[in-house]
Amino acid sequence: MTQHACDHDHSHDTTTINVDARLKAAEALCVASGERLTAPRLRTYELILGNNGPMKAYDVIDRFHPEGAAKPPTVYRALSFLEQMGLIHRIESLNAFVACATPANVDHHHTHTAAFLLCDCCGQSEEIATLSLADIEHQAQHLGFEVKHITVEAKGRCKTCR
Amino acid sequence: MTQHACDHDHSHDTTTINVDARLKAAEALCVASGERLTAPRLRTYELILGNNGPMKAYDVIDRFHPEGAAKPPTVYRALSFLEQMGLIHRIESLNAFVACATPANVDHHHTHTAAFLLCDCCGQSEEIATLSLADIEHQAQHLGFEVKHITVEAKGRCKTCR
DNA sequence: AGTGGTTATGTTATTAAATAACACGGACGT
DNA sequence: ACGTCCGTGTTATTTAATAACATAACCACT
Ligand SMILES: [Zn+2]
Ligand SMILES: [Zn+2]
Ligand SMILES: [Zn+2]
Ligand SMILES: [Zn+2]
Repeated sequence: MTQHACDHDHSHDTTTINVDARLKAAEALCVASGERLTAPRLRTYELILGNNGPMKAYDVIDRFHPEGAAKPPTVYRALSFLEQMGLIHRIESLNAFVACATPANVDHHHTHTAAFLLCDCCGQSEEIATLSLADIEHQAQHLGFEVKHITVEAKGRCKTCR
Repeated sequence: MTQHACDHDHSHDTTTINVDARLKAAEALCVASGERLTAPRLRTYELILGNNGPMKAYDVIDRFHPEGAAKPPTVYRALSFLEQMGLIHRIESLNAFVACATPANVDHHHTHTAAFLLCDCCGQSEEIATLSLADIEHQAQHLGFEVKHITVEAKGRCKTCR
């Protein structure tokens, strides 16, 4: 994130995620799924978890190494992997990625459809449950359309930015 | 569109829009709104209306002039305008644009939230009504989030591509 | 008609985002 | 050890979008 189309207080722009716990859980999930949480994948997830809000791929690229940047394919591959594992979500309308609020885990491997409230102003995102997408599914079924993935993104202003 | 990750029949990839009627209606809408449907805007809308499915900005750019390509800002500005007028929708997950199925008109100026069923295979899109977004609005309200725009995109396979 | 404000376009250049293609290397089962 | 699969490293290219600034058209008012 980091946009600030305003001058007001943004002290609410802080999320508290237990990064270490998330990384451990991710490791366990991968092992259980027969996948490998390799170094670039781990590093990418770590950066996204530590970032305050949705993170651009090129921000990951820039901060990948302490010294210099990573090569784009390294990061894009990791992002694809993490998304497929249900650990992060891609925000289509922002070209950005954010850690899932309720990530897949050992007991619960699934990649779920998420909805986001995305603040225009501070860039903060809130992941909410997607209700009634059954309606979309229903219409799709009527049309013979097989739904694989639904993107729901609500853009606007968050409480403190209004 | 035009992707064809398959070899089967795509004769369903044809839409029938009365382009002239749409252009006339758009002209009337703009007049009524105190806006101007200028040449680049008209041309851009015409191309999108004539295209079979969501169209990339750079495809508009390439086909803008009979001779050569247009300059990107020319087209991007027109696209923004058309979107704001409720004549086209941007498909975030495809970086593409499609004519609205039920565009704003003289009687009914609004830009509505749309949902799309996007076929992975043939690239065709179907615009459907978005039901129950009230749920999202409701959750947002609870969080004090002011929703300005909701993106809903369902990706998968259409009837004939399954 | 002239004038000034506003809106839209033309143009050049740059930035941002994502992928193609291919070589290399490590993990793993046999 | 061998071959296969999967993931990575690397180079280059493609695709998407915007910044910045100059010019021109439109409009309202004099
Ligand atoms: Zn999630
Ligand atoms: Zn905010
Ligand atoms: Zn529409
Ligand atoms: Zn199809």
